[in-house]
Amino acid sequence: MYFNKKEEILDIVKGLFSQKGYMLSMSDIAECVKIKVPSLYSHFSSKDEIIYKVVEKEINNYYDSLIIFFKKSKNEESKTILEGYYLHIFAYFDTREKIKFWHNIYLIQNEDLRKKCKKLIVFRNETNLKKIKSIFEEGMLKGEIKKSDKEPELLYLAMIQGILEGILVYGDVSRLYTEKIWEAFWDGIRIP
Amino acid sequence: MYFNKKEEILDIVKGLFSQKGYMLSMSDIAECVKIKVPSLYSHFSSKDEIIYKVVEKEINNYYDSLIIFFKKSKNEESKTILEGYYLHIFAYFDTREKIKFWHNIYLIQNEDLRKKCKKLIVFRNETNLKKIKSIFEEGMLKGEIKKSDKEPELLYLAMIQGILEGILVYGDVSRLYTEKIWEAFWDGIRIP
DNA sequence: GTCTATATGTTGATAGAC
DNA sequence: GTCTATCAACATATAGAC
Repeated sequence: MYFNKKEEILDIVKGLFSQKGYMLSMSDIAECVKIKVPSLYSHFSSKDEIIYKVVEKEINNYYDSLIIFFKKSKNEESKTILEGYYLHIFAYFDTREKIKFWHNIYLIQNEDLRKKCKKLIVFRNETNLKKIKSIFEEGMLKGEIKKSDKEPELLYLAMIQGILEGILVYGDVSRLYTEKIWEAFWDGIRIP
Repeated sequence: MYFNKKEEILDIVKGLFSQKGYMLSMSDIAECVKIKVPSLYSHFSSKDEIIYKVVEKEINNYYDSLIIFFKKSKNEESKTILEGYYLHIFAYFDTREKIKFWHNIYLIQNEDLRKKCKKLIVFRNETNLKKIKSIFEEGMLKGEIKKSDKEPELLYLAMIQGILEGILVYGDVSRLYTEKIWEAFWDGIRIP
């Protein structure tokens, strides 16, 4: 099932971190992996090291998926790309657990570790924000999106964040709900 | 400064819960209140009881402030109410700490307590959602908002949630940023 | 690499003196 | 109401045998 024990531990901690955040214990891990606590220290030097590796892997996995998405939809219309990106995000965050994983990063009680993790996110997010902005700009230039000085890309990104937050708070939201919000957004920026 | 010790403890725990969430310890509290841990048990029977009382107080405080806002802006134009509500929320959540407080409610590691707290929120939020919806409906009827079958109130609420999330993740956001998003939103629903 | 045994610290909570 | 003393349970981590 797993290539090695280290990989197995990281995969199990991914699930535990989603549920318990930074407060997951070494005994939680040991129990799930079915070894004793001291054996964990043969693979990693500390709890913080394990958590950092897990977080790093997930962050890279997520942003890599966004890069792949943008490559695939290179020559599509603005509407198709924006709606596709929107759907891609909700396909990625398909369970409340996955959203909790990201929230738990921001709430890591160890300040040094939290800052280290956030740094990774901020770094990888930069490219992504530029890409989104360029899609809106191109859309306006090509006459696919209503020309405006109002920076609708900020609204677009806040909207996505807000829906993810809603899933965290209220559990899964319906496909109908996300469709309705998308339509309301598109209705505001399309050419009348 | 405080009417009694109980009130003082609750006020201090409010700050601690924002920072540490459910993992705040009785010794954290005792240290801040400047009494010893066992003395806390003269005022409350458990840690969970203290946290629940603090959360309950904050939830009621927040939703009461919304009710007062709606009463004050009863006969205003739709745009004024919606922008006012939007600004009211960011005035309430004026620090990252306050947003963390609410996030920490959703991430309470004790499931029973978390559900009890969430129940309070869901209950008080119901009225609020109805109110927001009615403002959009009235706005459309009075010809102040573009008629549409797209439920822009869902976008409006997601937008607000998303901005709050942004403050949590990136620290405070600028007034200019929230203004721009509001303008992008309003630009999408106003009468052309 | 895995284990037993252990070190050292912290937690929530209680008993009982004052 | 506050304290000292104490508890069992849990935490992260290490030493050293196999």
